[in-house]
Amino acid sequence: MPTIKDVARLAGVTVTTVSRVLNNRGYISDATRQKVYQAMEELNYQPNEIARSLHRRKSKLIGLIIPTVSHPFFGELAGFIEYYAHLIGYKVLICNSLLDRKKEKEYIEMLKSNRVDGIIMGSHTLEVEEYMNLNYPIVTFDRRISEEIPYISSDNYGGGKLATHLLIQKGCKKIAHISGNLQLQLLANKRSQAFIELSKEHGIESVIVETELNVFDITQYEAMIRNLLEKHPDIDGVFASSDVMAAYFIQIGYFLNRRIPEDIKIVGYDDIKLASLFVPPLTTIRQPIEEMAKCAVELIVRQVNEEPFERENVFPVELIERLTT
Amino acid sequence: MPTIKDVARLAGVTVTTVSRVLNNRGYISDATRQKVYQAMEELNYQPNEIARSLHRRKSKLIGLIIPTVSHPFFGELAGFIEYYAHLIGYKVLICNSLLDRKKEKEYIEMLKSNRVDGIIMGSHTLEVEEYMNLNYPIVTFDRRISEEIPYISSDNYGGGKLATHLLIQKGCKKIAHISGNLQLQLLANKRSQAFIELSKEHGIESVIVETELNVFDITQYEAMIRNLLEKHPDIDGVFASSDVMAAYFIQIGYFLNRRIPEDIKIVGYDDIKLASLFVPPLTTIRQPIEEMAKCAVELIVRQVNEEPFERENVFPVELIERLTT
DNA sequence: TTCAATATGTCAATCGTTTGACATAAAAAA
DNA sequence: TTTTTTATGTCAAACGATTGACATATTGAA
Repeated sequence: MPTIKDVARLAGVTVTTVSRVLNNRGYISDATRQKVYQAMEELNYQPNEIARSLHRRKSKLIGLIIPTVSHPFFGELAGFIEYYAHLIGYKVLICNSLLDRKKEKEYIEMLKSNRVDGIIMGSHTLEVEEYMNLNYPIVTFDRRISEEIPYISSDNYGGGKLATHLLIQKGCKKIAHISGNLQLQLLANKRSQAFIELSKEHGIESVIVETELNVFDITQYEAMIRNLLEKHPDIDGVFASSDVMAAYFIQIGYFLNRRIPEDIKIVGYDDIKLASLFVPPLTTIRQPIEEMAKCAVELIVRQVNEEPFERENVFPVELIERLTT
Repeated sequence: MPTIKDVARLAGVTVTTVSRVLNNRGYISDATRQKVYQAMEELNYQPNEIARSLHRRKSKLIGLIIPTVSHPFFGELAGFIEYYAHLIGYKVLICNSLLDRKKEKEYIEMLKSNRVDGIIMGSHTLEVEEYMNLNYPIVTFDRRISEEIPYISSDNYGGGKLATHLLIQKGCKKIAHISGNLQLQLLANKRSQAFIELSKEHGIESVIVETELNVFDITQYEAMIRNLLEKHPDIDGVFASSDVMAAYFIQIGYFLNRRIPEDIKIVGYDDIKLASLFVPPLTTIRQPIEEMAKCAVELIVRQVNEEPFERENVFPVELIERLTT
């Protein structure tokens, strides 16, 4: 690979001059500028970003830790994050923690070693303190960690309310909520909270089941749901904490010959792209994934540039009513 | 951030010694090793991987260019690629080209500038020559570019045959195939080829529609499919070139009151995780995504290490018969 | 006692770029 | 003609590590 020296030699100038045209500083005549460009062209020269990073102590890299990019919600989130990062010259390193505490830690160390400019955390199993002394531009999804670290979330409570309210309003008599693991202390837990409060308030019978800790694997959903429907065959409304869970529910309902929405109504959460393609199309609570992704990138950049930023970034959700309710 | 010098100072040794314990070379007594470790601990020292990369001229970085990580197939692929890369100490930079020729090129330049050790290309719009003089460890998905560049694909022809054969065998009289854009010269085109050949061979009426060039956006699918069904209302079998397309078909069928599989049978391609959750669960051609991802990482590493590797890596597919046929 | 093995240090170059300080020369403006 | 401005060059340090060559000191074994 050619270096700046090769370019200088070929163009008949010094590396200082090449650097000057490369970085647009100082005086440069058009003639030499052209000579330099031509030499770069000829050699197919690409400035070594590693050397640059080393020197300027900025890598233009953002680390993204999520459970897994193969989950539709996180896939979409990652897609938008990369999109907005790329717009402003940042690259993104993906890390799939699989909600494994050890991997999460490993990834954080790795990202620090690689001197990423900031870390976007969409996966949370670690103790709060471990983040605290991270001393790094960070933004978290769905988790409040300390007074300083900014976080992004959807209006979980509002979403939970919208979903639960819809079920009640549609005449459900006994409703269930399937949530992620509640020990994880995520802000998503507020969805459950809203569910509980609202059903109590309306005197509606309700049950909650949650997924196991550390199990992101999707296979357990099925057993969980079948179990739920066996124990409570009279459930006629379900609020699932993600569209993927809702998909399981729809399917199991189909196999169990429960008509949707006639026998059981279902509301999901996220509004992943495929939600509208389910049969029947899924009623769900839409998180503004794109806006949240954009915000995450912005929060990192603001911290890098030492600009002021909001600590609380709660995005409004929207009820997307389709045909499962 | 502390440097190796700070560690040396605190441990009361020279940087050479610290480097020696860091890299396990030369003689080191247990005592000093401990002193050094302790100093690293105390300072919360993380060796600067950027400096290391610069020195060893290896970044331990793999670039991954795909249309978008938010597409389930590529999301799953990316997930596995990151998984296997991480196992052997590689990191992955994701690039979502959105099948945009300009972005694709930009990303390649960017990845080269960042001196990634290799590039995995799952997005192809560029001219072949542009890759040829890339002179870089590369592996492509679903495209044969030159004599030297290794590629990975599923047995597209076999898959197309399996799908088409199934439809015919199930008694379909007029079958359709929805494919990606055929101008892209992907090996995936062999699916269409198999479809055409087999339907001709069996004397079955058939139609093919393909998506537009450069449009990865999913929204066009719907119009396309509705259009197809309007023009050919007597279609009773469909082979979709991806599970996402199949999902559209299932849904539109649902809205048009065509029963699946009674009125129309559908076969997808990929076997994304959600395919089994469709209603009815989708019959599809399974690509061994995980194995393909693993293979991609391996091919990069082998090229980096100058070990021998296979140029052709065609993976067997499998018919997963569920309930849409 | 002597030699080899072990343990550490010193020094400096290298990876590829940026940048500041300074010098010099040509072109343009006064 | 003199002074500025513009254009380039020279030199060297810095970013944070690794590494080779060599020196020296302490052990332990023969």
